[in-house]
Amino acid sequence: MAVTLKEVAERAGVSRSAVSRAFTEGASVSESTRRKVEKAASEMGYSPNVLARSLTTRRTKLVGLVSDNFHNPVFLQVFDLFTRGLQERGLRPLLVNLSGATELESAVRMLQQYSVDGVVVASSTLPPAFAQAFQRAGVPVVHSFGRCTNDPVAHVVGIDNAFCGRLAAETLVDRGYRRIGFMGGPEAATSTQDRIAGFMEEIARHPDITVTHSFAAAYSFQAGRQEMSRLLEAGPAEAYFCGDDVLSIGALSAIESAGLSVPDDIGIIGLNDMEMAGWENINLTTIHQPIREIINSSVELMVGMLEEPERAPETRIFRCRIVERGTLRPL
Amino acid sequence: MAVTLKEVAERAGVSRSAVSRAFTEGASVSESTRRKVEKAASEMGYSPNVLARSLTTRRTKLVGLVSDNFHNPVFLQVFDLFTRGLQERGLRPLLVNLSGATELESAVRMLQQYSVDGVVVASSTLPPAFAQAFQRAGVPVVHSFGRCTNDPVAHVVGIDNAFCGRLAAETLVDRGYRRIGFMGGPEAATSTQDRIAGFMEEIARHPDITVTHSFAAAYSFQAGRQEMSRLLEAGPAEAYFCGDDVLSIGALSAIESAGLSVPDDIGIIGLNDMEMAGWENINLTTIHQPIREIINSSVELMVGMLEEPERAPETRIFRCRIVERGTLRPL
DNA sequence: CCGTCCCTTGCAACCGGTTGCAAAGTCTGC
DNA sequence: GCAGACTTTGCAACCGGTTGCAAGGGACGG
Repeated sequence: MAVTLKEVAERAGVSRSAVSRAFTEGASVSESTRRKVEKAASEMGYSPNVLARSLTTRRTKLVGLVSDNFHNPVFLQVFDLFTRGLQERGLRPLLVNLSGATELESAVRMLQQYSVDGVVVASSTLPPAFAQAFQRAGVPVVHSFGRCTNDPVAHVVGIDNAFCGRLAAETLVDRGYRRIGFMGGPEAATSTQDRIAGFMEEIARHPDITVTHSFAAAYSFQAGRQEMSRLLEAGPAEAYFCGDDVLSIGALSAIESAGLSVPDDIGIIGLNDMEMAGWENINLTTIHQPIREIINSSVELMVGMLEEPERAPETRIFRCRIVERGTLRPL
Repeated sequence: MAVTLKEVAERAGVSRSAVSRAFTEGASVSESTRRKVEKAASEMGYSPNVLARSLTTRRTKLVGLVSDNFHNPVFLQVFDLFTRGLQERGLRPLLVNLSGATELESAVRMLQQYSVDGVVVASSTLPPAFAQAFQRAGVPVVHSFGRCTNDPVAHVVGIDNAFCGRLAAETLVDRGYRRIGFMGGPEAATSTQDRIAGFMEEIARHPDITVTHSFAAAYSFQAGRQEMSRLLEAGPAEAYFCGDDVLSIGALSAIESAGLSVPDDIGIIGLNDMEMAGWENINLTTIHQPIREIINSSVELMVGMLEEPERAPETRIFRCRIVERGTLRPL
């Protein structure tokens, strides 16, 4: 079994406290004791049990990383950046997959049982209630990719989805498209709602434009392909704003299969600028969501809350921009 | 702060042990005490602290999930399946990202400090030494997608990479390709080494076939694209076995950009059968790696080791098969 | 009515650490 | 050589649980 403090203490010929202090930054230990302890510890291969320590320090350095999106490739990047960001600051991500039937209550309870120091909710589809449940439970929480409001209840880091909707609409109008469609992600997602709201608001300023909308069942390739196939049969618009890149790629696939071409027959603009959007055989025009910045900022906010738990909830919104590639006709 | 056992005990008017027993499966408690405790607990919103409990039970239900591949989209599926599989069995994945500079020693130490019950190494590029280090530290370990040997030191679940190499070679030869290439992933990866070994072994049985080989820098789209671009300039073979689907897709992109067509000018066969390979605009002929089975089996093996730690190391190999799509010419 | 047996309960020690406090030790300056 | 100040050290209690053990209590048979 693992070596314990007590054994090291015996070997070094000092008290247990002395060993504990030798491993605590800034504790009062003489140089000679520290050396004795370090020698014994390294000979025995000792390293302190973080969990036992957490009992008194009330710090586990565990951070819940909860998400419900394990099908959209952007989230691999999201996990990569989060795990690295947290690791670099000595925090450990406890991954929680909410894709299944797991409900809010039990997830909150489980993370409490593990005394996580904080929780990052990484999802654009989970409702704000989710983050708030952690908040109520007294756990510091940051909702990344969540709905941004002017009066935040919990910390939120993300983008202005309504702005993105307007930006997409404006872009399509400027390119001279007159019959325009919005093809969203899951209808219940706040991101979808905000995007369509912004989109429609901007379109409304152009009375000559006709607009239709519909929703894909999930943020996934197949959902996008299926929805676009349906639209093609029903008679498509000239261009679509798709709620997400992976949906867009599904849509592109459907269009291609139908023997139509992009952007000549139909224009597509996505959202996210995932790595794949830049692949030369996809080459998707899209709205760039600054994922790296959102995540770094989320991690920073989390660290901040651990230091200062009573910090007032904050909304951090990052700017999005169009990335011009090959799926919309030029200006 | 969180409610503790002691507080519940006071409220219920029983001893701390009684409360503890009420929350322990199969402990000796009368029905009436149990009810009193449950009432008090639910009124106070109590749930036991898993970490404190683990101190005496020596079970944290924490499982380290370590990987170094956060760029290959298959791994999103891998994480999805692992997290769900572990969650369903009451285990919690502690995610460790080894992509950065983190080295073996510190990863092992860190997971020991958190007293994880076991470790899953999910990687086809990490060397066997990695899993062995955990083993030596007395932590149950399963290496998923690892190198399969007949004399396993630690549990390994995966595929027979040499067989896949032979299968790919045989397939290419059968289709009548005569100048054949192997384009592997990172040269140091055991999966690459085994695949090329099998591939060359099979080719050697056909003296009329000429073969070349090279390696991409990583299992990524850009690495595949770049390597294929280089090959195209140098004068390509008639068909390539690419070490992985995402590499294949990169290669396809390079071929397309060069104005060549697949499978007419160049044939490509990949490995993995990731979701994307089936997307209609990619339509990659590939070797199917049964990811779901590998992961379920890994989880099952992990659970088995937790119940019976001294279990002898086992190798579990799953069969791969060709998935015929559109990037090789027909038989 | 008493002795047995079995179920239930609380006490107290323990898991592997941390930390307040007071005693012991070291170093000054005079 | 000694008072005083500061540093180092060990004791013991605590963090939030679990568990072996012995004592208490009820049911049952004789």
